[in-house]
Order: sequence, then structure tokens, then C-alpha cells
Amino acid sequence: MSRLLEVADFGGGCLSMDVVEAAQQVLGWHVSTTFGGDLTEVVIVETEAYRGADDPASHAYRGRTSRNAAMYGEPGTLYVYRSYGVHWCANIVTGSAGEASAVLIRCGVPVAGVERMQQRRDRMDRLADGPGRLCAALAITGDSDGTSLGHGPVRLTPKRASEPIDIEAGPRIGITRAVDRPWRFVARGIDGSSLART
DNA sequence: CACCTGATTGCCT
DNA sequence: GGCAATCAGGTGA
Repeated sequence: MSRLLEVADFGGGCLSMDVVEAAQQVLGWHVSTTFGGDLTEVVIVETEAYRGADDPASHAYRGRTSRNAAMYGEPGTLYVYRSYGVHWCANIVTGSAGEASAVLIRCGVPVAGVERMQQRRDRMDRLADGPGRLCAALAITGDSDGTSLGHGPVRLTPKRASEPIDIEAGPRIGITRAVDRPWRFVARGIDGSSLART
């Protein structure tokens, strides 16, 4: 081994499993960026699963377009899209290449570079509480769409301790199709994911 | 080509 | 709680 790997093997292939399972597995993992030389990092505490062609709420439900092309890449690929023409949202591609399943990162707790994130957000709190806010705090934009979370500008790190996390499941937010699927997952007890959602 | 709809957020009344 | 910002894709004429 130890040759340059094409695909990052996150925690023993966790990202290759079903997206609904992977969305729970990545709770507690870290996402970091070093744009401008400043390290900023959060712990993932809330996710949503979007399952490729099977899922009416997925961007990939109606097939490949220029926007969702990154979803069809290898597991561990970063998919970034613009939401409502205003914000950026970051996803972790899972499953197998071509499956187009991805985990939306909805909320993170800042653990490094808090000051830098406060500058980027122009506020002191609620720095990464929401998919658009999280990308703003980490300075993730469409420029990083399609890059590898293993060796790209945006890095994903499996959690070290495998202590069980108390996971609460519920319906996904902001969608109108397949609203009955309880594919939103919140890690309780890590703190920071407790703010009201209207 | 025109119109509608979002995997959202923050500011306004 | 209401609603504007802002644009790519989906849909249908």
C-alpha cells in the first residue's frame, strides 16, 4: 500500500455504505479548510441523506446535469451547490461512483479557527448552524465542487474515538417531495445543534 | 423563450 | 411571522 490512492479510504470505507447509514456514520467527523492559510474546522452534528435516483428529493433524481455532476463521482467527493441563488451547501458523496448519493452537512460545531469564522460570518455565534452558514464559516464555495475530501482544499476527517453517539432521526428540512423519509440525523449531546428551526 | 421552484438565510414589519 | 435576494434547472408553450 502507501502508494497515492485515487480514492480516500475514510475510516475503512464508511462512505461506501448506503447513504442513510453513512449520514449517521459521519456525525462526529471533522470538516476543515485552510483557505487563505487560516485553518478553520467544525465537527459535523447534523446531516441529511439524499439517495440518488431512488430519492425524489435528491438533485440526482432527474439524472445528471452540469450542476449535480459531482454527485456521480467517487465516494468522498465534495458536492457543492448554490441554494436559492444565494448560499452554498456542501455534501459528501457516498455509495459507489455513479450512484449519485450524498450526505448534506447541515450543522457543525466550530473547533478550530473560531476567530476567522467569526470574521467571515461577521457575528460571534451561530457560525455553522445551517448548511449555508457552515459553508460561509469554512469559506466553502462552488470552486471546490467535485474535489476530493481526502486531499482537496476541503478535508474530511473520521472521528478518532468510536464512542457511540446519541442520534436523533427526523424528516428532512426544506423539501417538498419524499417528506415522509426520516433521513435527517442530529447528534445529540455534542452541543451547538440545539437552536430553533422555523 | 417565459415562468416557476427551490436541500436558505437574514432583515423587516 | 413575512418576505426579498438571486440564479440554475425543470417544465411547458
